[in-house]
Amino acid sequence: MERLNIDKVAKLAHVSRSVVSRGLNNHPNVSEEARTRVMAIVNEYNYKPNYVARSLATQSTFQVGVLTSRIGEESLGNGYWTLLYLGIFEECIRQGYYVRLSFYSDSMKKELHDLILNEDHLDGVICLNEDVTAFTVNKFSDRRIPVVMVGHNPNYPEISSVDVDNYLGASKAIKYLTGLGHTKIGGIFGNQNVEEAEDRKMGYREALISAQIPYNEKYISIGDYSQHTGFHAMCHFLDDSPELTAVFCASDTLAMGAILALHERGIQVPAQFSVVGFDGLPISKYMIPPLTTIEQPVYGKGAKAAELLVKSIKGEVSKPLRVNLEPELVVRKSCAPPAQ
Amino acid sequence: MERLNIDKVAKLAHVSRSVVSRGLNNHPNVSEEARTRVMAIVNEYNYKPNYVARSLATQSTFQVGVLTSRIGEESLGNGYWTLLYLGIFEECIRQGYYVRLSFYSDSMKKELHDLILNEDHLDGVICLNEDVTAFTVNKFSDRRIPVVMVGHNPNYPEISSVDVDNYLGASKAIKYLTGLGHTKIGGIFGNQNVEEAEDRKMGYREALISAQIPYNEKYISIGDYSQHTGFHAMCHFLDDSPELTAVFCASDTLAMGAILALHERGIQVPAQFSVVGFDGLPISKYMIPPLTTIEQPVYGKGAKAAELLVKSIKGEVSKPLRVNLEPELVVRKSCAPPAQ
DNA sequence: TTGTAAGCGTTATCAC
DNA sequence: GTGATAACGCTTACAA
Repeated sequence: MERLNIDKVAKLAHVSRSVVSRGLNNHPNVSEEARTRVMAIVNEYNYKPNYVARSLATQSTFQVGVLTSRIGEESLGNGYWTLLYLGIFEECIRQGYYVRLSFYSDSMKKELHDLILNEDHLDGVICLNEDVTAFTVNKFSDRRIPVVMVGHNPNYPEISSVDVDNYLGASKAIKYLTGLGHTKIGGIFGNQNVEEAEDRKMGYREALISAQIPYNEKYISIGDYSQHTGFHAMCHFLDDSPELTAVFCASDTLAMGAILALHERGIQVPAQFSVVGFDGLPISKYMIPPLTTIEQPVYGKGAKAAELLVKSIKGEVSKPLRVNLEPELVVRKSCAPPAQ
Repeated sequence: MERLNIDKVAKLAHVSRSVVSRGLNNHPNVSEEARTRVMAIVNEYNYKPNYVARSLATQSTFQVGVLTSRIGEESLGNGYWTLLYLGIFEECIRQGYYVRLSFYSDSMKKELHDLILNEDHLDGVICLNEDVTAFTVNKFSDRRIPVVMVGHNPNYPEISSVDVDNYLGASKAIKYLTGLGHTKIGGIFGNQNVEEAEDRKMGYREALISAQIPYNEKYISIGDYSQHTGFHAMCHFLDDSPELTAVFCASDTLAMGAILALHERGIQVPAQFSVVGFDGLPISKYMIPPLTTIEQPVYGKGAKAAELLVKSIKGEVSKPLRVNLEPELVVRKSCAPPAQ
């Protein structure tokens, strides 16, 4: 079955190509009779308009780009990105948009700038992290191509963004721990240049204070979100602050590393030490012990970002939106009251 | 800086659009002088040809599709897919191709068929798993759009494919275990309808036999690759075959589940029971205990598949290729000689 | 309501 | 070696 084009369909339906086009695009000015005739042919021959030609004519491609930086394999492989992308992808498809996922790395800077950024066939872009936001905003937003960020960024107040309520999530974690009776609670956080990490830290701090527990700089550690960092931060705590009985990790991967450190020192979780994570990654359920964590709606974040982007593309968003999704505490087996 | 087109460049360089086009596409028939003049303008104004228009004219889009099925969140989130995609993505970008990643699910069947499959703007497709191969091959291969599979599939001898040598990987695992002195070794495998799983099982079996250890159907379990399955398979072994001292899991996620089951029964790994995985996922390093596993070059599989696809698109592949990559044993801390 | 014709920005053919 | 000109397959004024 060779591919037919709009003219062939027009001929078969005994109308002009404009009628076919209007019929397909639900334009008003087409008689009921003509429409049925066209649709009959369209269905019979399973005609699908050529998107490329349509793109050229309409100057819009129905493609959105998803940009993220190519961070270490461990971070990429933790399951978070897949779920986030899945949320974006499925929402986009529902709305009739294709999606292209690109990883930005220094080693491929040139190719990426040529291919990803200088192109004119993206109707919108979603930035998955801080690292890619700057140049994305420059390149796209200036060209009036809508951009949406996953994760708020105060430097770009004109860009819509979606995130989980990080402050609330951290508070929930600390409240749970203090409720269990812990008073010496460490905190392992991600990079503070990002609003997300800052919020998680604030949530930790305020929750401590409102539980009448003094906030102690010595009990916090700041780095990235990797298992590696969690491992070493935990080792430091064990050496320098042996009075700690629990730790809040600002990511599940951080928690994985921390638990491994505890394990290697022969410290039982949760009997001797409690750990709570953040993210609720699929694997957290299978950690040893299964991790008590703050679950964020990762898929939902992606879907919401996509929804916002499509609305922006369609011009339905007048001013930048800032949406916050709610995190939930998921209690599993990594916490217990402090040992006597 | 408003976007310019080929005609404006032509005017600025005092040549015709054809010369500009030829210059940009490295065609022979263009004088050195004209070429330099064109390139000067191109660089000065940072002109990039419009891909959409080019696609329409050349009937090729420089986009490839990556298709996979939307399996459970746990499987998606294990890190394997991200790495595989990364390999594909980076190789494609290097070759000048964009890539679109699509997840196929029943719930979005209609949208996906309309958008993903019936389209005419994909120069090639990579199938990431069995589930999507059948209709992909029908839709694309019949239209002379090249398809490459990750994972061999005997049903499609005409399609090129890339995989790790699964047979070899499994043998390496078993050899290591028998070398440690184990003779009662369980095996937890994925779905046998797939060549990959079959090969891993054969590798297990043959390695056992060549170590003079009888192969026992009772010691194997077949399901999917999830942690959940690993957990339950291990529980069964513990109940029905308490003589087992080690288990080979055909994926790291299976191993995660198995170790959790062991942990819940109070059985120490590796002191009382040894476990080896397969895949070498980034997280396997941080499991408790860190997992001894057969590491496969996941990124490399993706990159190789992309390479094959691009070659096929360019017509440089005459007959279907079947490439096998080599897996390596990575020794960590989940194995020890059997307890006396 | 319908059809004609002019784009959209390229590449490719074919005279010159 | 160069430059008109005709595709590519669609949308969209504008006329009818």
